[in-house]
Amino acid sequence: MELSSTAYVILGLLHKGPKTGYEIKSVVDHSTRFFWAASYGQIYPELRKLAEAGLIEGTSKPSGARKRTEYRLTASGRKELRRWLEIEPAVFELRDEGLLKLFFAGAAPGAASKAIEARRDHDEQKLRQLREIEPMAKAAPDSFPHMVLRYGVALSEFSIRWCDEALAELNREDAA
Amino acid sequence: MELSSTAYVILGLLHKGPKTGYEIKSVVDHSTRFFWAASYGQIYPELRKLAEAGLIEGTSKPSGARKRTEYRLTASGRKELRRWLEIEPAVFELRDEGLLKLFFAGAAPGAASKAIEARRDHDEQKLRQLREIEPMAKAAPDSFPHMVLRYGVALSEFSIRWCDEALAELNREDAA
DNA sequence: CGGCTCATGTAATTCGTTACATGATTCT
DNA sequence: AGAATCATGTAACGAATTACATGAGCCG
Repeated sequence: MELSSTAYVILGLLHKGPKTGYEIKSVVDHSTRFFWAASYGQIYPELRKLAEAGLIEGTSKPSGARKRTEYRLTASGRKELRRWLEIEPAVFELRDEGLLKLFFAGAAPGAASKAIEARRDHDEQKLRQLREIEPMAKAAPDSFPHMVLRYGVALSEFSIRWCDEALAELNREDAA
Repeated sequence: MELSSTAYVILGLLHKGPKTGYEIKSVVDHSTRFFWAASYGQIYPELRKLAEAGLIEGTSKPSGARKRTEYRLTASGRKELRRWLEIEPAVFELRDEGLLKLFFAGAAPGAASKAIEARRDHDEQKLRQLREIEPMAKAAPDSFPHMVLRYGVALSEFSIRWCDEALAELNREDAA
């Protein structure tokens, strides 16, 4: 039984406590989405599948008349999460339109600096978002989310520096 | 008419000279795949679509009895490539199972160092591959592919350093 | 002659996003 | 009262991978 990585995102988040599909989505949007996003269109069907497979269990916890299902890990779900954590990570995918445009920038004047500036903006925005959630991550008892966040921060800072250097290089060439 | 980014990979590569689908695939595998991969399952159908749209043109250039179709950019294809290069890059997606495992590493002892070591291995392998193709990129008249490659090299080096620091930090914590 | 590279394609499947639909609760 | 948030879900679509099928040419 090989599950999708998104299924393990769910198992991983439920390991920290029971949640509804809605809560899972909002936690993802404030944490893993920087390196693994997930939408409702994945989460709800996946919750059903995982429940059918006995890895999680849903209990109805309505708030007033509004129906609400809270899921929690079962023993075999916890075991499956641990098994997955122990094996080698396989998926590493990047799709970066900015680098693509820089790669082909020879075909249009001005495209290079535009692509680099856009990347710089993107990195700075990401850095701001990461810094915003950092206090929360820092305060948590589990230190690993904060470690991942620090990786993201350092990477963004590195990328911003690189863009600045690349832009300076382009300007030198233009002057020559 | 909004094309997929993969379509622009094709237009961009054909800008540097006519190619067959097979050649496009092999150039992608030696260059853009680090930030934008493409498979035959995308390339051949896309070539047909682009030809129907009049952005590229295929001519039969058999080698012996083996059929072979070489595609080249049309005037409107070149124009469309330039248009795309001028607009803001939109797609930036990362799917990194290693960071995911590090994020959830609190649930399994040993998972953290395993995830970081795996990432380090991955980065070093990528670095080797990039260094292998660097001489070719450096020699090319178009300097932008080499610029992108240097970004990849610097990023990999940064990531390796980060992994080393993170592993040292984990060891300090274990000792404490 | 056998294996590798050149060359083209398709079918099935997976993965994921976007947009929509619906309705209750809480806050201002 | 109206807006924002909580909550659950589905349908349509798009993007991309994998696996398969087929066959010619080239090198040792």
